[in-house]
Amino acid sequence: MAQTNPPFMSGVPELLVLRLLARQEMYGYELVKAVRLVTEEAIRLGEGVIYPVLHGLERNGALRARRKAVNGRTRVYYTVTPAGERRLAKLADEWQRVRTGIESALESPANA
Amino acid sequence: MAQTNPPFMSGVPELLVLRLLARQEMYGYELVKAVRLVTEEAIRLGEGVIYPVLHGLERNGALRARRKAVNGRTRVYYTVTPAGERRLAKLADEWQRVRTGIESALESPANA
DNA sequence: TTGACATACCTCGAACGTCGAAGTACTTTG
DNA sequence: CAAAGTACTTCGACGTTCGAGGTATGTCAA
Repeated sequence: MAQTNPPFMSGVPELLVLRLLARQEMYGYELVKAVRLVTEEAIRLGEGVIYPVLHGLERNGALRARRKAVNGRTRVYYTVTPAGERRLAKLADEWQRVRTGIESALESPANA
Repeated sequence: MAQTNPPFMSGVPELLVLRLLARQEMYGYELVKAVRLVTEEAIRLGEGVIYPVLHGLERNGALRARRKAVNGRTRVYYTVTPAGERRLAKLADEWQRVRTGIESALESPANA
């Protein structure tokens, strides 16, 4: 039943994670909730999406991770590196490009 | 080299094809160019994208095809069925939802 | 104590749609 | 004649999202 290729979602997790982490250091579980909040419940990403994205971004140097113990519980906090900022800028640009293109296509001559 | 999973593109071909065909009957090759035009060059979909989408939409009843000979050359014209219109409405809604969510996420507190 | 629930991390396989390339064939243009 | 445009088709690669399932600890109430 898993609707695996939901429309308009490709690239979105990466964009949101980078954007949120650019604002402030956060850990995975926190990001899951932050995404819901910041998108006004429009977009909800499960842990099965967030963690892999985090690991991928760390692997290619866009994020730096540091473990911190809080209440005897371990959290992995992530921060955006300079490379990550460049990646974010590129993704945000790309998003605007696509978004604008689609808006143009949808708006034009109202009809059927 | 094929950058296969470009960000923000999932669902876009289907949305654009349905939207353009809802305006007027068209054939595949024509759609390839129409997409470029209507998105102001922001989005360009190759034939390898358009044709499979067309076939898929026809198979599940969103489009109706009819062959027409023009200048001794065969064109396959597509029109949107009622089911296709429903599909289009749903996709457009989905697009707005995601779009709004992302806008909210990007706008919020300017920073780093 | 026990149970339930939240926190926090991780991994897996499935699904599937996009993409460029390559191929066919006919027509128009130079 | 060759090259470029028209028109349709198919293919494999890619890789990312998704839900489900699994581990472990902390907290709170009964």
